[in-house]
Amino acid sequence: MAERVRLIDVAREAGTSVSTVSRALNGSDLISPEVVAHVRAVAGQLGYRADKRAQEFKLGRPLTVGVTVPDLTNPFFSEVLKGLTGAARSGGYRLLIGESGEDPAEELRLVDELVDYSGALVLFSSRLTRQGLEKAIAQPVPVVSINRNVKNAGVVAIDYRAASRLLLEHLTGLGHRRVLYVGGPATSWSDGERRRTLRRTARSLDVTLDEIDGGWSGNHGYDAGPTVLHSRATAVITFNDLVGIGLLSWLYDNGVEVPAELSVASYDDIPIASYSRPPLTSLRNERAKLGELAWEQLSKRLGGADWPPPDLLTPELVVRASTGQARRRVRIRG
Amino acid sequence: MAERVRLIDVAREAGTSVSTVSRALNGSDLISPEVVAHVRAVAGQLGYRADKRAQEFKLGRPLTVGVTVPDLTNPFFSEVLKGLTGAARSGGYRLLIGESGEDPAEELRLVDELVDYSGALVLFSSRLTRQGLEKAIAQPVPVVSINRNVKNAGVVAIDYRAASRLLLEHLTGLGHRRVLYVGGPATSWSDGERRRTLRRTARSLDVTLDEIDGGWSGNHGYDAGPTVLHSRATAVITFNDLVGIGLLSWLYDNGVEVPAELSVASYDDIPIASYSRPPLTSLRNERAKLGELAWEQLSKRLGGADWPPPDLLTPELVVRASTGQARRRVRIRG
DNA sequence: TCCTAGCATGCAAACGATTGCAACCGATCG
DNA sequence: CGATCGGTTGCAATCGTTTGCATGCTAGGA
Repeated sequence: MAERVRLIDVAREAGTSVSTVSRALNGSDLISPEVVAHVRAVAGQLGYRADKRAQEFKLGRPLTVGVTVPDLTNPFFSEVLKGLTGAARSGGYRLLIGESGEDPAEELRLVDELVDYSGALVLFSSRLTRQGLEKAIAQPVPVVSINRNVKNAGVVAIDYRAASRLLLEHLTGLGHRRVLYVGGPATSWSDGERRRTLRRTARSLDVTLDEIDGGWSGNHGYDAGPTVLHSRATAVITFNDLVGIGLLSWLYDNGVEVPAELSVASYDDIPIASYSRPPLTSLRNERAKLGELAWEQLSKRLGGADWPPPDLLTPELVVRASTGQARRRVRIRG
Repeated sequence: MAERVRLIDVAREAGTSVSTVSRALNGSDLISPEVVAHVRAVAGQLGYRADKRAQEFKLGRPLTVGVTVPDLTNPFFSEVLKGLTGAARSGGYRLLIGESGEDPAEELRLVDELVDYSGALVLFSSRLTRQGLEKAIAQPVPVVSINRNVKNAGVVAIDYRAASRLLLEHLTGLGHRRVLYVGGPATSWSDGERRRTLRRTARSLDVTLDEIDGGWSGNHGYDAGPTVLHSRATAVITFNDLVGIGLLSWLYDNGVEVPAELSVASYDDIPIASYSRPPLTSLRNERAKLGELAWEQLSKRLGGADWPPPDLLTPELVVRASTGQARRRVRIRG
């Protein structure tokens, strides 16, 4: 808890002016090498650290990117965040992260707060209403939207069309003709995309697709168990791995064999997915890459360019033991 | 992306001086109510938002708390973060979060960076060496350490003594006399504490305690499988739930019945723990509370007081199906 | 020797907000 | 009727840094 050393202290100690010190430290070229060396030495000795607040204030542009995330607990989000952090840092920016707890109102509040501190905003799987989202986009800073399509903003997303096709083709390959989708939060754009692309692909593959509402957590998956069991589907696709794992747990508790009686597959492939019982077939995507692309879009835009076209990331299906040959008919009990 | 409205713009529009506007907006009492109302109205209409950088710069104190976390992916961390965020926000502070990826060198870098932007630091389960940690504590801002004991800083931690006792008493109650601990990262202070308190309690309960090294992720648990199998223990305690789940997965893959042949229990009780196969017996702690306590310590300190004594949080054992009666002898195979 | 070019340095303004202090107002009191 | 006082308001300094511009110095050419 020592006293703060300021530029003027370094200047005094080095016997020069503050401008000289500033220039020496910032590597200006109109200053003699000896002075630079001397000033640097003195600054180091005094333990000088520029006051970032003053610096950014003077420079006028905030080197901070505000990020909203629905749920930090979900590894999907935190891994994308990892990629984003790294990329932003190498661009000299840092991240201010806010978690909305899957609540649109809270997300709006967050945006409102973050915009005060940030030179750019990244909305991650935004749960905002269309209206709320447009209001957010209208902020006086550039906005990138991850996993949600929107105009006048940068967009980076998973290619759900390809994703859904991979999933369904895998299942039809195993003989499944009737598939149930356990959905995510109603506020989730990507849930809408999953449904839309699943429906479309199901039609083209001549698969019957049923849908029920679910949520985003293990609990939601567990609670969906009874409904799943009573459906006539031979395979289930869940909104994400957490839901899938919850569902597997219910199925196990209730004696339903996976995949003998029912196949389960999911989106995201979070690390824990390979440790569920049985391990979950899921769609892997390069999550860190997603974050990096978001930064790329942002930095182009900050550089003055227009928004590039949306980046779409194609996932890859990781087949594990939770999917298998379709039974002729699902056993109904309870 | 509109133009920024500044204080002076509001002043001009309202026909007063900037000082008046500033005071009106900040609720100073030496200003007439009508002027306040008028200025507020004008400001609202113009969409004025104070430049936080300028504001904080002028005020001199950064309203930011820098936080380092080993791994955002781990729900344990993200939930504590939730509590911390909420508490800090109600105190007018916001969080700058950095993830070290379990790497001490990276953590040191982070601390170095965060301190430039923050009025306080929270080190979460710091993986720093003692020396590194002391260097971090010596920063010109107050530091709170979560889950790691250290002098001249605020400390909030889980009561591992109580935790280890709960675990071992549960196991001895089931007849286990030989327990294996699968450890965490060598850099983790809390791993050290778990070992220390387990040893001590094991001695007092007349339990034989073996230890092996592990890590912090599901992979580490899975990889520990063979060693676990060949040990003579009838029960295993893992560093955390992720390790526990990984281990359960290996045991399943290799036909070891849990808990019939081997019991597994763990620390942390993250949400997914109840969905492992079998559900994991684990130690629940009020994670959000941990974050709130950290903020409480910090705000006291920021208020000028000395550091309060460490806060210790007592966990609660959640017994699930992964622990059961001890077998007379573990089957050895492979 | 003097002038000039060119490099190195310092002075001072600026970023946008807050705040101590002075100035001003009308009203009250002596 | 003038001084005083309480209550409002504006002026100007200030936070720490960057940077345009002026200035001083040195060296080289005429």
